[in-house]
Amino acid sequence: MSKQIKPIARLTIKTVAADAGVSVAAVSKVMRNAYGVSDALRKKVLESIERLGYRPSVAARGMRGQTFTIGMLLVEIANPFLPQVIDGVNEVLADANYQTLLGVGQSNSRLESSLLESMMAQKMDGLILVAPQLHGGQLAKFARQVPMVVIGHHEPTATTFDTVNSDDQEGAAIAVRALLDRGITDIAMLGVELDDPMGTNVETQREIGFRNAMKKAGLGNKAKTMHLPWEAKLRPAAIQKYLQQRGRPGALFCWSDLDAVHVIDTANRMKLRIPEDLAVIGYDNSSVAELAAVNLSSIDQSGKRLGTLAGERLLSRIAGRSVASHVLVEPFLAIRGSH
Amino acid sequence: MSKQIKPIARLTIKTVAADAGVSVAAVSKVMRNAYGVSDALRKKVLESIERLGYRPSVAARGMRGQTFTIGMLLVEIANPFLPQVIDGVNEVLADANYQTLLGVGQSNSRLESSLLESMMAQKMDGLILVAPQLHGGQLAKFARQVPMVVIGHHEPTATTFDTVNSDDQEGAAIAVRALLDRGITDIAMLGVELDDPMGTNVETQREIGFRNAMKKAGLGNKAKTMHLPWEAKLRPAAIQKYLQQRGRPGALFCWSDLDAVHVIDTANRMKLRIPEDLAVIGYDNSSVAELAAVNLSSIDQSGKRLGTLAGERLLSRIAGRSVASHVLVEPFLAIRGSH
DNA sequence: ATCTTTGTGTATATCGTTCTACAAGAAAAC
DNA sequence: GTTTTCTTGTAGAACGATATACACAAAGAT
Repeated sequence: MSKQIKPIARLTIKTVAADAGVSVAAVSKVMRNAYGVSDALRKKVLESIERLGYRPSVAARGMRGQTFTIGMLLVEIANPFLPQVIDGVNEVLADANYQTLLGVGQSNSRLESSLLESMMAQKMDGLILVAPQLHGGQLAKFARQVPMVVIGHHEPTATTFDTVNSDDQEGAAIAVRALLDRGITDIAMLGVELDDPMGTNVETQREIGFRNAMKKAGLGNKAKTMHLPWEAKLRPAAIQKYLQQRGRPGALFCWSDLDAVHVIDTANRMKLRIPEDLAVIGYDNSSVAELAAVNLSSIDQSGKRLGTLAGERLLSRIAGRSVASHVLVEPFLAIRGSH
Repeated sequence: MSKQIKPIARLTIKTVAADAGVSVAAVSKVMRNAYGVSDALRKKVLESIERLGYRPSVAARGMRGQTFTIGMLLVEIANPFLPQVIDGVNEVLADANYQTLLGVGQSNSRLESSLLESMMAQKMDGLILVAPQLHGGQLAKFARQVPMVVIGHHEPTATTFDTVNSDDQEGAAIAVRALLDRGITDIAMLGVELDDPMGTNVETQREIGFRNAMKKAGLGNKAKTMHLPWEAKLRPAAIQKYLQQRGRPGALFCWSDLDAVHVIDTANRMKLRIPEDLAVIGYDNSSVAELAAVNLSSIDQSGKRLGTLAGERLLSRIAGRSVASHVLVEPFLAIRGSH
């Protein structure tokens, strides 16, 4: 009786070695650009690899060496400024022959932890986190085990990982100054409720920047912040309720375009004139802001640049750097008709 | 002299075995819920796992068995209906203890191939692709090596992989009928240029549906389609040029909300009244469509449902099913003010 | 001539799991 | 009482790479 199960000859480093007529070690050396390979041998091996279409098993690689894969953890996927960041990261890492795989945390710190552990279990060579919910201590724990860079998390004292951020305090200050320049002084901020008591997240930084800028203009007592519910679905209703209140401010600085768009939307329905009755400045300069019907002035935090900076830092960390680096990128105002 | 390098005692299955006072094989059995473990032993092992905080190495697992990781390949990340799909997939897979990792193809078939190969090299247990650029033959090649489900790719004859789709032809027909009901007969479609000559992609399906529905209404000769450039950045300008032409139709069925929004935007700037001067129906029912200033009627393709269906199919494929399954989900019209 | 050094290639232990094959004792069948 | 079956556990060979240690030859130094 013949064999029942056809053993599909798998394409491994052994196959290549046999095909090229050299040892397994030789092929491995070529793959890793390791020292001690003659040009003749390298050529033979590369030809075999090409001809057979060989790709090393990342799983096997992970057991001893590098996987040339990095993991990127996103808060949630709907956020409009993430595509730019991802773009920036990929640009840098693709050049270095790294693959990027994404995990989506869905604004849930337990899920985030689980994804990070999974990424480490895959022996990814490094991690980039974007605006994680996890706290500093937990981040540090992960960072001790794998090279890590965090975007959108303000913790300049962190020693085990790098941070790359937009200067969110300055962004808020720019918005306040732009509104003051229009002669508006009753400016409020639209933020979001957070359980995190620390100032590491971008929203809190923007609040701090807002308050300081108002104080500087002698309007410290007017610097009120409205905190929208965390749950995204509840926010439009909360915005509507807020705008219908008496004592509505003359200008709103919104921590995110996602909410600013709803502010404009609600104002339109209420027949408020923008910017005469209500001036609005958002944050992220996302694509909706450009629409004629929205026409939202917004703080741009150069997402792509944040991405490339993070990518570069991750590479240098993988290469061995262990002293932490913390960068701030200057934001700027994209001027449109809402202020 | 003492040891220079502290050998950080790694937490492996061996550690757990030693801690629990059993064999490595026993721990492995518990991890896999394999047959032949007494309750007493299982309890001991689980306690050790818990106490030590053990997590198996996915890399090592990948060398022999399952990795409990699945890969999801996205066309590009900015597409507004992807979050729902991802949500649906995750819901199903998380329950089965699978992790989902994403790759972003950036509408580039070479990058797609590279990502898929990388995912397979990681020994992922299965793949879900969303609207891939790759052609049927190439998809089949991958599908022969790993369980695979494709969303947004019409190929009901494929035997090696499953497909999950919205009925895009019917979606287009619904849009046409809705416009006819308003008494509009000069309806054009706004599509996009494609190099793919085959009818596998959703855009082409929507064109077919559009043409058939028009024919059915006796308007076959009026069923014109305008193809926007593939490059997203060039589209707004092309839309503007198209709308400024003489002979502009009375209604536009847009293959994607992304473009429909720009149509409305441009129409607003041109002081056209919607829907009186120009009726518009989009596709995807994305969140921008809801905004008062946009107020776009749009075909909803139940992204989340597509995701759960795909997840379920992938699981059953991983479990051993080899006969292909092809599903169509009925779309519906989200009625707003643009038609 | 002999000893080093340098360049090039190979043999093989190792990484952390899975899983087959088997051992040993208990229970059931005869 | 012997054989058979079942249950529970263990030993150890894979899996496919990496990387250390070494072998061998040719070149250079003495």
